[in-house]
Order: sequence, then structure tokens, then C-alpha cells
Amino acid sequence: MESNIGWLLSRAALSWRTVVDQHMAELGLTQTRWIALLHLKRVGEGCTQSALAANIGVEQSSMLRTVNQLLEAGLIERRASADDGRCRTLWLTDAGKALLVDVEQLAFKGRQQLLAGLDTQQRQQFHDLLAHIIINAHTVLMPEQP
Amino acid sequence: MESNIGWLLSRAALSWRTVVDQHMAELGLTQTRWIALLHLKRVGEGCTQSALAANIGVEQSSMLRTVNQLLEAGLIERRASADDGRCRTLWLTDAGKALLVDVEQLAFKGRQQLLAGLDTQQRQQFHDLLAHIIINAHTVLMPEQP
DNA sequence: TTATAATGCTTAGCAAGCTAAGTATCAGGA
DNA sequence: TCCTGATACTTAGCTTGCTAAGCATTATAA
Repeated sequence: MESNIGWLLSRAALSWRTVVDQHMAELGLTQTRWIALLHLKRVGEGCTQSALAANIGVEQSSMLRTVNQLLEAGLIERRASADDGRCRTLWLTDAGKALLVDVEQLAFKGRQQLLAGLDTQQRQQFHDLLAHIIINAHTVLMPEQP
Repeated sequence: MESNIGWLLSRAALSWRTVVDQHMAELGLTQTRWIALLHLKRVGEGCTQSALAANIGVEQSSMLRTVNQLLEAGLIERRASADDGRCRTLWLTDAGKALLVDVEQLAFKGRQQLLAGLDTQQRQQFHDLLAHIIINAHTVLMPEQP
């Protein structure tokens, strides 16, 4: 009964996002937004919007919308780059840094709920299977390219 | 490194849909639309919109949009129900039935590409893991309910 | 040096999920 | 019988992914 794996995959992703969003709602965040915050911290403050987009794996135009939302919420700042007139660099505000502590805690909690009942080996398998699918898709969509 | 499983899940689902949509584009369909067609055939022609929505697992309002698109494309028909004045029943047109043959073939092709390199056991594991996540999410979102 | 290409950001609009609220119809109990 | 609640459909608007097209700036090549 593998004919509906694609549909299950869609529903699982949507379910996951819904659970996480429910937790993060108390912080005024959605999955997309807290993931952007977390990656900004990981990539390093002062990075450009395009670098952040590439790191997360979304298009610049998608990133821009999220960045604007975080700006509006006062969680990050955008400054012109001294080196390159095209770039705008991104920085966490104090509020953004403070919120990240709660974000990581809630993200952990949600993850534990969603992976409940799966042992370490199964979680690793799941991770590897997802990565495999993504690579396969990339191969189909971008033939003969790095 | 399980901290980004949620993100991998989102990306895998999106990648899957992108590949499938690329194949179905030549038929003028998206994943959402061909899945609706397929389920209409499975559930049985003459079913109501809400029955179809429930079977696929989306909200009625989401279903309605898809149904309207399929109506406009001439692939299905909508008729008033004789039994219940609230209901509208759905039927495949000849064009819709004919298209389903190609749909199933392309869906199979895409699935094989996306699951390439995974043996039967791994596919079964993947299926079960996805189902497990969905059940966990359901438990979190709907506590104490069937 | 100047024309062309590439890069970074932005804007606009589509897709498909959702919730919330509104209308029409049906079913059940006082 | 009639009122109330449930059900089916619809409408409107949010989210966040995408592509396409535009502008400004930088890099490259002739």
C-alpha cells in the first residue's frame, strides 16, 4: 500500500507544522518564523538575506516575507552593508535573543511529542529516509547539476 | 541530529509535490487535483463534497476550491442530490475518466523516482513512520477525542 | 572605459492548506 | 407544529511555499 505515501508525507508535514505552531503561538511565532530566527543565530548575525535563505533552503522572495514579519515584531534588525550596496545584513535584537531561549525549549517539547514512541534507531531511520527523498527529488528536478 | 527532522519533513513533502506537479503539468493537473479525481473514483461517483473531503482528509472549504477547478476543467460534474437539498453530488465526466488512466501512470512513475534506492522494507518503514507521526500529532491536537 | 552579465533585494500574483462566519436545509424534541 | 441544533455548502481572508519580472549595484570582459 505504498500508493499513498506521497499523500501521507504531505499530511505528516502539515500535522507537524500545526502542532509546532500551536506551541509557538504563545510566543507569537509560527514555524517559519522561529526557524528563521534559529538559523540567523546559527549562520551568524550580520549575514545577508540571501545567505539566510540559502541556509534554510527557501527562495529569497519567501525569506523576504518572513524577515519583514520578524522586523515588524521587533525581533531582528536590518542594516545596509558597508561592503556591498546591494546587501542588507540581519541582526538579532535583544528581544529576539531572549525569545530564542523559549523557542528552543518549545521546539524540543513539540519534537518529543511528535516523535513519541519512536526509539533512537527509528528516529535516525526517519531522518535518513527524508533526506533520501529530498536527494531523489533534487536529482529529478535538477538533472546534471551539482 | 534530530533537531531538524521537522524541517526535513516539510522540505521532503514540498519536494515530493514539486516532482509530481512537474509530471502532471502536461495533463494540466496539480497533485491536489489528481488526488481529488482519484479519490472520487475510489469513494464512488455520486458522493457528496463533504464525503470526498473527509476521505481525503482536508476541510470542506479546501475541497470546494479543488472541486471548482475540476468543474472548470470539465473533468467532473456537480448535480443536486434528490435525497437531500443540502448536498451536491459529484460525478466524473468522460474526459475525467479518460484522464485518470494517464494520471495513474504518471503517479506511479513519479513515485518510483522519489522512492528510488529504497527497498520494499524501507518503503514500508517510511509508510509506518509517517502514519505514526500523523497519529501522534492527532493525539496532541485532539486530546481525549476519537 | 564601457557594455554585458551576475547578484541582491523587492514586488506581484498563484497554489493549497487552514479557520471563521454566513446561508440553506434537514432532523429531533418540547 | 415549531424551535433548536446539526449538517452541507459557500465565502472571505490568513499563511507560506513558489515563479516571474523589475530595479539597483557589482563584477567581468571586450
